[in-house]
Parts: sequence; C-alpha cells; structure tokens
Amino acid sequence: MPELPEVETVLRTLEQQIKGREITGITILYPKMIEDDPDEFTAFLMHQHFNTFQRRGKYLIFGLDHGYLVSHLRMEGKYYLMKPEEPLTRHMHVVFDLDDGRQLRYNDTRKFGRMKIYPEGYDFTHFHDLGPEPFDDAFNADYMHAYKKGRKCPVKELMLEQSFVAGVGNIYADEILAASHVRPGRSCARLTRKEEEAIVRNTREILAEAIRCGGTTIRTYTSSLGVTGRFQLYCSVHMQKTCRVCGSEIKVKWIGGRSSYYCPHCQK
DNA sequence: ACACTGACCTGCGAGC
DNA sequence: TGCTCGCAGGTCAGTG
Repeated sequence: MPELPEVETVLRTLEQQIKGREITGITILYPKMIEDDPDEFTAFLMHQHFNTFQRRGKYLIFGLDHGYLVSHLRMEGKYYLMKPEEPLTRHMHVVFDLDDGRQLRYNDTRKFGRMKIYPEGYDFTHFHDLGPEPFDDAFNADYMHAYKKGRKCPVKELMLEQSFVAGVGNIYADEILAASHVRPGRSCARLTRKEEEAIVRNTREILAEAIRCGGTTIRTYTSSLGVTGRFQLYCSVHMQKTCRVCGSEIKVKWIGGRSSYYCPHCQK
C-alpha cells in the first residue's frame, strides 16, 4: 500500500524512465478511474510530454507541456512500462502509448486509484487541504501543538490526517509512534512537549529512511519497475509478532477504523 | 468544527 | 472441496 516513500520511489523511477516522452495514445479500460470526462481527458493529454515529476502527499503530479496529470495510487495502484505486444492483464485500467514505442500501463487490483487533469499554472500548495510535507520546516513541534489544540482523538488518527501532515499512512504511523514510545490510542490532548518533538523528528527520520530503502513491501506493493521495497526489514511493530527491543508480544488495536500495532511495554 | 460510518473494490485466508 | 464472511486501507461524502 503506497504511502509517501513508495510514491516518492515510483516518481523517481518514472522520472528516469519516461522524462521527455510524448503521449501518443491513450486507452481507458475502466472509466471510473478517471475523474474527468474520458474524452476530455484523452484530448487534453494527447501529444503532451512528461516534463516534470513532483509529489504532494501521496499524489503523483506529472507536469506536462500545458497542465498536469495527477495520479493517486490509493492502496494497490502501480505503473508498469511494457511493450505493446505484451498481454494486458485484467487489472490494467489505463494505458498510455509513448513516442518511443513503449506503453505506460496503470495497474490497480482494487480499482481505488484515481487520475485527474489540471490546467496550466494550477497551484498545488493547498491541494485537497493537504498539510505540510513532513520534510518542510513548517512541520515542527510548535505546528503540531497548535494543530491538535482542542482535539482529543487518538494520536494515531491525527497521524493519518492528511491535513495534519501529508503522506503518512497506516504502516508509517505505527512505526513513527513506536519510535516515539507513544501508544497509538493515546489522546493527542495528553501528549507532552517532548513526545510531540519526538513524533515530528521520527516522522522525518523514518520516512527519509524508507525512501532510502525504496519503500516498503507489505502484501502487494512493488514500485513501477517491480522493484521490491526493503523497508519491511526494518518495521519494528507493524505486522510484527514480538517487539524487536524487549521481546514483548505486539498488540493490535482497532483505532479510527484501522488496525494499529504497538508494543505495550515500550510505548506509553 | 469535530467525530463517526459507509462506500468504493478485489483477493485472500479463516471457519464451517 | 466449496461456500460465506471479514479484513485489508486512502479518501470522501453523508450524517449526527
């Protein structure tokens, strides 16, 4: 399931592979994936080039000659570069023909991913009410303290709010809280200043480390070239049975509609 | 404004 | 073996 580090990895891989390529054809096999009228989507993109590659939260933003193509992979979205003669499989929903004869194919088992076009000059700063990027200076302990003011929800829910910090999903939220020695069910109103500082610091460090590893592979995620992420080797609580530090049994708790893994001994 | 729930999807594994 | 059911999870719309 792609979170910020996986999206970043996909982006960098695609930049190496398709930068400068022209879209010479588009086949939409599952129209609900496109948030625009499919004909307008196709007409807009035809003969434009993939020029720039940006990320905002978990959104991929492809800069074209005149406008943008934005893609969200949601849970299982993947891009593959293939030859036209290779067979289409049942989960390939959008195919872009490129001017070098290859095809960029969007594959999504659960059809949750979405694509949308945006006009030239569109400002993505406040896109979808996204909060600061974790590596931005604006994401700091003062900001966190001000953001959570008046809130009482479990800190895990806060970590998953894209308007708080952009790009953190279920896996990394668990890892960040484990590294910060804070239980996911703790009310965000009861965090100490030191804990807020630790959460901010660990958000940066863990995401940066995951990007260095090329993302996480849990269940079905692989990046666009089928590169397998290595971060699962370093997961300390998510999907684990015992704590790497103290050997305690990892607990699973249902918080905010998602399973949350934590060590009852190391996390307070 | 915040909190909570269901919808969107398909594959997989558990239980019967 | 074959069926049903619950779970996986990012985002958004709808309701309280």
